[in-house]
Amino acid sequence: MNLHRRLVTLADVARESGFGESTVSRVLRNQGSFSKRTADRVAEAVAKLGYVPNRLAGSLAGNAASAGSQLVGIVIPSLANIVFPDLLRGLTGALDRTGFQSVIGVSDYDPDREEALVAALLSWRPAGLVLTGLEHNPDTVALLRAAGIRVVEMIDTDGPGLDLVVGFSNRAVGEASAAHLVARGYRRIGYVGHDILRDLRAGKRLAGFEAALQGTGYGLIDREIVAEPSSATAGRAALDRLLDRTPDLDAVYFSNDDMALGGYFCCLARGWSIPHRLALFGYNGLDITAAMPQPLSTIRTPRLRIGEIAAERLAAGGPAETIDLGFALVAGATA
Amino acid sequence: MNLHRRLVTLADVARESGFGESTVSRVLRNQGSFSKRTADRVAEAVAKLGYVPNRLAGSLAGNAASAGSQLVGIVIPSLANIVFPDLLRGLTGALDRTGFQSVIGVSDYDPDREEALVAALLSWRPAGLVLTGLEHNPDTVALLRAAGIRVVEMIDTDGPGLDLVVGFSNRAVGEASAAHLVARGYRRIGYVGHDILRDLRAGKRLAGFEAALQGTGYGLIDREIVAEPSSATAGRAALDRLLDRTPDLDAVYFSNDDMALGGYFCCLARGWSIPHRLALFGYNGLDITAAMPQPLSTIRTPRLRIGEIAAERLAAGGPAETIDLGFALVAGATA
DNA sequence: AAGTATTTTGGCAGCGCTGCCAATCGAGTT
DNA sequence: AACTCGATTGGCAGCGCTGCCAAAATACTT
Repeated sequence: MNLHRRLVTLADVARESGFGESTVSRVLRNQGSFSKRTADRVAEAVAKLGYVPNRLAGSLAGNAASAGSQLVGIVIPSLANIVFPDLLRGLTGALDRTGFQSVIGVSDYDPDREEALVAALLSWRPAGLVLTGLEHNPDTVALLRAAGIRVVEMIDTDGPGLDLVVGFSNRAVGEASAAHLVARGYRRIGYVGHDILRDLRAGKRLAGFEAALQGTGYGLIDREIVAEPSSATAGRAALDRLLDRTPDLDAVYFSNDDMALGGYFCCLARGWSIPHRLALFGYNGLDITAAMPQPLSTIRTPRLRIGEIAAERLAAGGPAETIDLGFALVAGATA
Repeated sequence: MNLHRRLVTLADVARESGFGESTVSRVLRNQGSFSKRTADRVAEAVAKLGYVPNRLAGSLAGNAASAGSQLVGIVIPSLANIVFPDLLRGLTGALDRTGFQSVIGVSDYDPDREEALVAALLSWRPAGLVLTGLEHNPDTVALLRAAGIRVVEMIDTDGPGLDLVVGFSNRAVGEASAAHLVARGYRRIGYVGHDILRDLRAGKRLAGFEAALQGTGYGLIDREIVAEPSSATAGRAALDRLLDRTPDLDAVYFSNDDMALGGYFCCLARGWSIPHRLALFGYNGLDITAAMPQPLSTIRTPRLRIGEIAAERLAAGGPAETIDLGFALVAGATA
């Protein structure tokens, strides 16, 4: 390709159209005043030369102290769990509509990587930053404060936020799940989960679950926690281990629907009837679980909506606040 | 936050450390020569002032004609299908390692949106662009050529590419799937798929499948195609309709594993034994399908690897070429 | 000690665009 | 016809950083 030829610049368009650079710039941004004829001439020149504006220069020149570029930085912990693509979908959808572009970083649930990513994203002078969860390194917070930009923390509302917070209470999710199981008469309840040291939200759900269970007088009988990320395979294997150890459970709470689906397959393979021999309860409201012969009992979370609201609030401006979007318990047929 | 105060600039660091701007710049980029003592002093000043480099300015100043910014633009058709998060995971992982940041756009399988996104991404003067598939608007191609940057087209190798192409032959996937089913003795074969008008790769797989089937003398008996995106729910409903209409099929080929999983649930709900009453064959090699009591027979695609190779080639430079990463047929227990 | 490499350093002109402000143009006023 | 006022337009100084090149400091020779 033409690595040799200089790219077309605003000055070229100005020369070609016969107007000044400022005028062309105004027309291109549809800002300030100019006549219809001018706009047409400029459009013509742009088309003829194949001009593509250079936003690097634009953002640098524009008020660099305040919201510089039309970029929004997004840091998510993972892409392996469907939750995050869903959040991204909501974010990019709403962001596109408001003319923003998304720069994305994946932290692998590592606070240090999150910090590095925040620093890297900040160097593009984004208009705002979107993070996941409320827990960050002190240095990350310092960077954020110094940058003086809007920040959204998604998913978790169980604690104080830096600026905007959009999500729901993971603790309340755990409590609601426990209440449901107890109300249905289950007493010998176990837990199958993935790495709570890394996925802090899963930890908060479990804490809420256990607390609610204690409150009713029944405790958690046994638990099986895997170190790996959540997956159906991990869920199936973990439930197998749990049942080998403690066969007389009557219900199992899973850290999420991926794990629960693995649990479902485990029961199918053992020929155990659900929910009579064993009840299953998940978390997330994955599409797949609705297609199961027996729909999974789970908690449906407003993932897409969280992304959308986060993006909209970021674009709209407004006071710092915490927005709790709640969740819905889906009774299903497995618990 | 401090929207009022000017952000710290390189000049501030220079003043604070007592060196010139060029020296500080060199130290910060670890390029050119400077003494250890200088580096320490600069690091000190950076830490003291909390300096965050402005990459907008950096990229603008750096050779703007060639690879300007350290950004790579990525356009994917969707985030709803797990394939794309997997590709993204490979891309962002490898890109991070080479110091690039990813700007992402989602086209919703719409070539016009793809074009708009390419134009928008190009305005950040990315070092390269990553697209999905080989089919683009003529204007999109023109934009790409004029930009003079590296382009990678992912997933599909069935046709000529613009520059780098990383993927596998979707047509060959279809052919291999058909060959497997025929070899196993299935003769009355149906197809359940999602929107081939939008997902062109699914169309190519189906074309390969049908061609191979014709070649053996057996044709495709019946097909059920839904207009919506693929999902387990859609797969289950579609298989139900197909079987109501043509009950005597002995095998069904699905457009992907999501659909196939829905088909599996459909059989479970009907009490049909798999693969004796009906055999199922999918595509993608989703993790979930490996956890099923009967692992799904499917094609495993190197999604992560495609993303990684794409990113690496983009970063490394090198000649235009098509890299076929192949695929693996997973025999499974459903066909 | 004088001279020649080599390493370190600083000055300054842009990169392409926008903000500011002054200049120009028309049309309406008196 | 002289004058006012709003609509258009152009000139130019940066935005913060890097590339280029010359200057300064240091090291090595003979």
